Amino acid sequence: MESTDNVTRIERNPDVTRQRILEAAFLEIYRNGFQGMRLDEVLATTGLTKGALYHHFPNKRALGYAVVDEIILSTVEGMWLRPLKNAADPLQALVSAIEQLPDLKPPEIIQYGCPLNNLAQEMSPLDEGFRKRLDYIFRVWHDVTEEALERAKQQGRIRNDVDCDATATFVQAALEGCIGIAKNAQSKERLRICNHGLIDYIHSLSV
Amino acid sequence: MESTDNVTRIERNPDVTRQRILEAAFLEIYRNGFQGMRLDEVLATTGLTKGALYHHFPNKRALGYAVVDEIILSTVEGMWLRPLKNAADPLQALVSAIEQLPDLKPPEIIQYGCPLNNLAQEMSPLDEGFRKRLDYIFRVWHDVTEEALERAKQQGRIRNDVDCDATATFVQAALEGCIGIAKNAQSKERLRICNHGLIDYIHSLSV
DNA sequence: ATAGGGACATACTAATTGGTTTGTCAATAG
DNA sequence: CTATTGACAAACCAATTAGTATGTCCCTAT
Repeated sequence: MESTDNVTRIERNPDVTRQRILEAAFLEIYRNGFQGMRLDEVLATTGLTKGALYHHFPNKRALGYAVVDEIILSTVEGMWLRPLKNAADPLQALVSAIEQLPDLKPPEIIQYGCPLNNLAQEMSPLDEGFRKRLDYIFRVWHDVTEEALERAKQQGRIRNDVDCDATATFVQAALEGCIGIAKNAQSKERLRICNHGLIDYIHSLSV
Repeated sequence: MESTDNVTRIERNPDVTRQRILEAAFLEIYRNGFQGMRLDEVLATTGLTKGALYHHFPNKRALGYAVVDEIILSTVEGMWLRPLKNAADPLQALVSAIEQLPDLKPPEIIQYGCPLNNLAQEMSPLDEGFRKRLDYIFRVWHDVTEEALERAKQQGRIRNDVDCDATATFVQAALEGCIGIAKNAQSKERLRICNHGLIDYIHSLSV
């Protein structure tokens, strides 16, 4: 029998290492923006070194892209796409998703806002690579929302003359706006009030 | 008679110099964010030097604060406060202000978004000085909007049960959200569509 | 006339930071 | 058994950048 899992096994799991870098980078970006993220800080929190980082990613920008493509996208999928996708009552699923925003497990939304929108507002005008990737996520999210509205229409829950495409865009915009306002005010209450306005709007789509 | 206005008069107008620095800094912040703004770039565009900048401002942060307090505040005043303040038809004034957004003289809104919200999203979690100053502007803007809604209510233009405070907050949020979405999509058309949703909402407040 | 200070210019510094180079060690292929 | 390569570590580098120290010029008060 060989010595497996000995004392202080040197962890040489590249996939895990890569993921750890990604998650640390995500947090840094979330808190400081992409330009504000420091690679040294990412390495400090992971306990890794430059060698590891540049082995997995060619440069800072590529790391940022990977954070978008993997971390942020999957977060949006978990929070919005999956709940809306096959909901029996899509309109209620939409409202529920909005309502539970202020009370997410870590109350970081109030402090740091929406990771997707933060990065979009910062980097879209500066880097087309970021913009395209973020735009893709916005589009996927939009399409799922539009589809949910379409189904609500077929269920007779909202008026027949509602433009689901435009409405999905506005819901998206209003939601990001609410989070932004709450973030600047540093107030969970503002997020609730603001979201309530959005829910009112959604209800105004009813017959 | 003394020699006035001679050849290549050395301009020594400190107020003008200060203003030039402020405006150049504003543009740099608008395009790159505060963290992305480089003092050297501000100096290059103004043709000034470090000596001039640090004579008028103690450090980079103070320059950023001054940009908020002077440039951004006065911009908001010109675009929102003044038009809403004494409008005979406040509801229409509000809608008009929103409608003319996509067609501002320099089409930079589509490319760079809202200077106020950009800075708020970037700096609010990082610097309390920025947050307070930006929050003040948001509050002033909110209050004027709320007041306009209140007058619209007294005119019988909107329902009596409308919560003008909450509605003003939501209008603000939705507006910033629309600009943000349009900025990421780099599409004036999206701003129009999105704004239309907001105007629909405002109309839904009618009796 | 002159002393002082406001309004800058010029040159320099220190620290940060993204990125590179070289080295090490273990697993695997041949 | 050995050569190679993947997965990192450690040390180093070059450029950027906010901030400083010093110097100059002109206007104004005395």
